[in-house]
Amino acid sequence: MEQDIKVSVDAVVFGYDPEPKVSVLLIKRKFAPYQGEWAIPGGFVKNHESLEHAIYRELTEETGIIMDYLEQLYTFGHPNRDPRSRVISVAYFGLVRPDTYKIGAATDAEKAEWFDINDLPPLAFDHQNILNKAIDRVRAKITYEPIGFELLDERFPFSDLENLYSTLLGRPIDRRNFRKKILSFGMLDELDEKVSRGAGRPANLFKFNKERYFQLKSEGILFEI
Amino acid sequence: MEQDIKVSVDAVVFGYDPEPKVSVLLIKRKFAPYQGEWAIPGGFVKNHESLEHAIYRELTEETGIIMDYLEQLYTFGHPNRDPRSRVISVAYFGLVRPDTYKIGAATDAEKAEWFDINDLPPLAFDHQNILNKAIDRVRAKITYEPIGFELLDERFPFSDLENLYSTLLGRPIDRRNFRKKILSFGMLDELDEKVSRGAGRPANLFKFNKERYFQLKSEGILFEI
DNA sequence: CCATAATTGCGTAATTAAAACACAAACATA
DNA sequence: TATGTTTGTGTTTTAATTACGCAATTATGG
Repeated sequence: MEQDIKVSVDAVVFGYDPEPKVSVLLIKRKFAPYQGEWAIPGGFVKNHESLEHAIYRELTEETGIIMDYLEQLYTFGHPNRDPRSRVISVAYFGLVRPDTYKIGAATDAEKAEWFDINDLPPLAFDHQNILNKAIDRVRAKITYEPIGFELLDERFPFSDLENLYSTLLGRPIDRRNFRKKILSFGMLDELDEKVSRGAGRPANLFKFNKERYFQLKSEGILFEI
Repeated sequence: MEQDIKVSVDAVVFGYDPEPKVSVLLIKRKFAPYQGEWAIPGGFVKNHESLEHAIYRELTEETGIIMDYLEQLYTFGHPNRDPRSRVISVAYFGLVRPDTYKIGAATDAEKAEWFDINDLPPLAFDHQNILNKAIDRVRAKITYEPIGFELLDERFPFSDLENLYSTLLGRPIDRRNFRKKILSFGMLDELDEKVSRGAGRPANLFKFNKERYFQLKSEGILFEI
């Protein structure tokens, strides 16, 4: 018997806001099944495109957003996860910086919306499962790989990084020990630039040095919180 | 245009031998493409079976081996990874205990063979990529999840565990500190049984207590080397 | 049968990393 | 100019890791 299985890709895209809150990008489905319900963006893979190309293409079509970081998450293949037919979904998670995050939300409000991950609507298909897995992965991964920087502006004050970690990990972080720890890796460049937000001493801006990170990684020096 | 993509599953199955060496299960391909070359076992998913079911079925058919542990690894979807047509492969990695390992090798030598991961033949398709990713995953994962026990007999002496870790991590381990660390988690039951292998004081046997592990995990006590 | 080598089990000391906390500097605001 | 707020840089205390000593228990060789 001929195989009749369709392949789709879906992406859980995260954004960060220094309110602080972590958001995920959802679209409202236009067609059945689950018409009018919220879902994570995605779609079917074309015959000659890579999975990553399919994800970028669908994201652009459905939301207008370009991700700054993309990583494969897990493949969901339960035989009945789609009521129409057998569809397996290769799920990814993506991260976007605040500038992308804001522009996307402003210009494509019709197409897609950002939701606080602690205040989500019901989701279509098994998308709640996918989203839960994505959240778990991001939470775990920021502690042993420097992906958190992909959620911040290229130039950021330390307090942004600290708040991001504190929010995602769901626990308070000692500002001073956190700073020492991160700086000890030697992966951040301190810039000759400061930013002032309301009261208080202006903060120095930092930039994540990706080249240096890979060099240190190859030398066995690991990023680990 | 109709989507025409086939879905296969492949499994990198690991076994451990206290020589010490880590082995992986390969099959010799009977048909083109890559006829006569070594490959990791796998095959196409049937329309109404789950991905996991497909893997267990293919493993039984092709090698007669039943895995003691199975986990999804990654989905490989490069458009040209299969010369016949577009095929995406959902790859898994599996672990088997020494009894399964030995029986399988003895009874199905025609069908499949075990290879030392440090002495592998050339592999078909992109299977070398898959295997590399599987090795990386297992190496990393034994340090933060207790999956190493799935490569040992249910009852094992501490030296087996130590050699397994030392072999996989590729570095010497202080026997005494390793023992203290593992025992401090409280996930091992010490048995009233000893085993003697050649010279030296006989070793107590231990058993991994899975229920206790999950209980401790839910209390926030983590397995971490 | 005894000395020796090998392996296990248990302990303690030295070193390193993590956590807790004090305080001055630099700004906004009133 | 006084006050509150946030940042930057320490030090002290505590916990974890690493290094290592040594007795117990067996197999082996003479």
